[in-house]
Amino acid sequence: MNQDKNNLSNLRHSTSHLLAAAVMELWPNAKRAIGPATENGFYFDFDFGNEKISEEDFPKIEAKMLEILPSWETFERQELSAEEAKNQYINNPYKNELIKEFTQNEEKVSFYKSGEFWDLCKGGHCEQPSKELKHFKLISVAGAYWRGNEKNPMLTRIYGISFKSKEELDTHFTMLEEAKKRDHRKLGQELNLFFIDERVGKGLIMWLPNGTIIKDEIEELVKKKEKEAGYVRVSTPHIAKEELFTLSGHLPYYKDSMYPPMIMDDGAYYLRAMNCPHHHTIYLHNQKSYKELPLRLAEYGTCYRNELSGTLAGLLRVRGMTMNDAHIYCRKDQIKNEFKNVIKLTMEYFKIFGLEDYWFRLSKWNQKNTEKYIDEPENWEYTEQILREVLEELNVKFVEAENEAAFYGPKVDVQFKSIVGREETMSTIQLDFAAKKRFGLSYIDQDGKENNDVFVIHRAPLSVHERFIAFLIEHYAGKFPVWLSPLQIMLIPIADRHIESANKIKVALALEGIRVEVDNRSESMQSKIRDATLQKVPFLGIMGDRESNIDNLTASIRTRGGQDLGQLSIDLIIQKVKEDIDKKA
RNA sequence: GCCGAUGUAACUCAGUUGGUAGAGUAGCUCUUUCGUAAAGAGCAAGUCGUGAGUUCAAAUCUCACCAUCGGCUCCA
Repeated sequence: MNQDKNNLSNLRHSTSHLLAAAVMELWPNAKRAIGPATENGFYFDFDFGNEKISEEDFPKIEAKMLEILPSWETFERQELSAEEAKNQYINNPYKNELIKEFTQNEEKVSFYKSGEFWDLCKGGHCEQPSKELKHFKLISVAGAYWRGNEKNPMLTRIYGISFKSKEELDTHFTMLEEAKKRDHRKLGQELNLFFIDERVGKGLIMWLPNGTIIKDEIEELVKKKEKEAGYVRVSTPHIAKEELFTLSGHLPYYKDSMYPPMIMDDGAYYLRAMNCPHHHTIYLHNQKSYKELPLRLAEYGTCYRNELSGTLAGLLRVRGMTMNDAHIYCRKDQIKNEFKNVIKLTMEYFKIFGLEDYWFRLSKWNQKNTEKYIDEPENWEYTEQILREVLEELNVKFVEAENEAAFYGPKVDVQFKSIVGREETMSTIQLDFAAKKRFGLSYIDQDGKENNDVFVIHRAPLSVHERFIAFLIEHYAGKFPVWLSPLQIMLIPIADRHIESANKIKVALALEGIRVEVDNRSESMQSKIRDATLQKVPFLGIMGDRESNIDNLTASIRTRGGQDLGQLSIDLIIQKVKEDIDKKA
């Protein structure tokens, strides 16, 4: 398995050499940077100077690649001294930078040559390029900063994919097509869940009635679960004065990602980008006793962040968001248990939604990055260890990542892979040892003394509504389980004379809290079935003469999958639908 | 924000070398009243993303801006 992975990676990396060779023949003045394999393919970065490259150039480049390929029988390794290496790249600052770095510890650097093309490279290629590299395709062109730093010049990155056989290449494209059908933006429109309007603003979601039902159902679930878990709910405004965010310390760190202030006669107000300062203020409202800890304040808090316009994407990345937020205030000795319970709750939620393919990430600080992180090494070390222990004790899959923490403490992120393979952070559980000092959080301990050692856990197991629902849409491919379905059953009268009976059943079901409609358009029954199925309504109730017996009203029930459940009485319909709602299946 | 692409009716899309727009679906009206995935006819619907410019004439050419999509950086 691992061997396979390496082979594929070698193949892709080799294809990136071929791409570079073709580009260098077509644009001799281009400067090469780097060209690694990625999870699904490869890319190569170039500096084309003033020349513009677009996807229109791909056929030309691909043709050149195929033209060069037969002359590539092997990858031949050669070692050059720094001096010799630099001579290969006159006027190429990128390669020279790399050579300088590589030769700090080593005398020589390695080059790989195939055909007439050679390039600085540490290796990892296929054996017989001319035979193996045939099945590739260039995918897209993108800008990418040199070494991933936005202060560096932007290079032109060409992405491609490469497989061992034509079949695998085709399969890959089929998979992408399938993913497109599930895209939450497409389904969001087809199922009338939400939209974004230019006049409202980009990244600001307008939830339609159908989408709001899903949102509300999730919120109900969360309120119930968190009440059981000892949370209390609070409700706070979406804006606050500058003083609050100065006190919290967010302003210097987050100013760029906050909407600019509104200047009022009594000071500057900001739309909040996070809920914690408000919650901390609630904590401070009156003196706390040790008996009140842990205190768990929960709120579906709405925040606004001025995210870079180029990063916005449907529901996945927005500017106005509502989080399944809560803050837990606890003593140092309570951290572990509280953290553990939050992770358990998170896993319980995911189980309900049938989400299984996720993993945890222990996001740690980096002691060298003093600009980003508060300077309390002891707390960092201590808390990171606690979080690690929790993850180990729960025996869950997790990785550790340097330099991913929040400025105030380490966190555990829940990572997911989106339908197109992009890794996304779903939930986050963060430990905060900065708030106590900033806000002067404290409690009165058993001895009647004030204790300032209050730790805060920020947690949003279901992330923000917007992002979470995007995941659900794609996860279910729009076929929501009954409890989340905007419409749970559509009654379909065959002819107009059956509308009255259908309305009677509708009233009976609605009284039981079931979301039900009657399709009373003068369309054919077939057409109504088709429309309701396309809207992915879980149950359809067909009503004709057979079902409209005044003394014993029934409907013939059919699922969106086409399964026939037979002619059911009102009671049986209610029973069946409610059963599925309760199962949350 | 940066790199590249895209923007025509509510939706999906046509629109040749510049001569001011068309289809299907949805909507509305009428006809049809039907047994498990599309009945028929008619009507209405567009400042061709927005604003400038070139031209006798711009959906089409130029520029700027706005929005969307794929990446980069960032991030829930």
